[in-house]
Amino acid sequence: MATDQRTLRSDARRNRERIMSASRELFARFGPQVQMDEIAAHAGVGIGTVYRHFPTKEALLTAMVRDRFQEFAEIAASAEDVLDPREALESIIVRSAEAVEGDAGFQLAMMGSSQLEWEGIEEQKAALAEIVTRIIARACAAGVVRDDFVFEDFAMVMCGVTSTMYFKPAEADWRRHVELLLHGVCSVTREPERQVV
Amino acid sequence: MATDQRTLRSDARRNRERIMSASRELFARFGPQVQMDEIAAHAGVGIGTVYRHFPTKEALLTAMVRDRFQEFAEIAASAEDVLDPREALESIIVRSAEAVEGDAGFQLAMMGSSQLEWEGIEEQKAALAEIVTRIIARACAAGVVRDDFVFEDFAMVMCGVTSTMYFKPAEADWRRHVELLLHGVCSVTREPERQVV
DNA sequence: CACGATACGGAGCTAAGATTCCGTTTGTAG
DNA sequence: CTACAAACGGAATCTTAGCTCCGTATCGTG
Repeated sequence: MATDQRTLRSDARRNRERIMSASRELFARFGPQVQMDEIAAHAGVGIGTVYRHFPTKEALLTAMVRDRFQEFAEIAASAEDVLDPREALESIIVRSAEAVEGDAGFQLAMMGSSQLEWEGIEEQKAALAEIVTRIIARACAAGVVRDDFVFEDFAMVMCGVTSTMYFKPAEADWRRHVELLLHGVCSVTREPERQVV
Repeated sequence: MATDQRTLRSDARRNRERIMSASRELFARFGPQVQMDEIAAHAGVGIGTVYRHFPTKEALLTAMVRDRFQEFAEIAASAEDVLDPREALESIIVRSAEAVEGDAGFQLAMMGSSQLEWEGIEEQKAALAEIVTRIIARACAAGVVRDDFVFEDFAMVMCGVTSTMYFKPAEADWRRHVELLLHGVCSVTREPERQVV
């Protein structure tokens, strides 16, 4: 970000690593409202040092989210390898959710992903959209999913599932949410104990 | 809240009304992050006056949410009049969502309703739970809903649908979200254009 | 080893927003 | 019509959290 990684002085590189690791942990645990000095303390570093590496809190946040989105796109790519069209779709939903699980900061980012215009994330978002669209098309063609299901539905549904993780209404379990979503509240004719991935 | 309504001086009563109406409007439009002086200005009143009536911002917020929750419980009660068991359930979901629509402050309150321990709301929450539980039981008995559906699922699902309103991922429509939830992403066998309420 | 460049630390500055304080105004009982 | 309690207004205060500044410490090259 600031300068090239390899031209960084050794102590600087080390500290940068510590800061990123500390903020990864704290953002995950408490979300974006963690304070900069908490991050600095957790990283065993002065506040000034944090600001040398990341000019603003937002920049730090952005760097974190960009990282996570990267993983996210990779997960999507690997989900495409699943042969069964229906399982591929279920898999991408469940694995995406798993990727977000336990990271409050990323949960918020996920839910608000459409309104946040974070620099450098557009790329990953587009890649993700492409892959998911492909998986959906396959599932539709195979007739295992309602034929009007589109990528926007995926985004909407992920937003909803993520909200369950973040807000935990009545100690709810997001896997249950996914299950309801896939098979419908009104589906009386449940298949014989189909397990979601 | 402060003193008995009828022992309030006439101007005080009038101002209190104005403050409540202004904050109802502003919380709905911008959510909880509206500032106290904006509310005061909108009400045509000094900040001091706002604080005479509501000791803290939180107290004001609470009063607003309590009001809305009241409406909410009433809506639930009237949904119970719907004769068809399935329609009753759909109705309560859709009408609840409609009640939240267009009120950002309430949307947030809805999503986080389980973690916020707002004084004086427990009562309405309990009433709501009772009614919804009854409606669900009826639908289950009639065999029009998966028989393991419970009140906690309702809360979870409402949280998800509300998140769609609040975060608007990809310009999503919450009615679509409800539709997916009711009939399932995997339901290929859609009924002949069943309209949600 | 020495010295300049690079990086560090953290006290203190600043802005934003909630809340208080108190002199002034207004309603109303007598 | 008075008098005084009840209300009002809004400048001033307090608090929190992001961010800057600059004297000090550390790296790494010659």
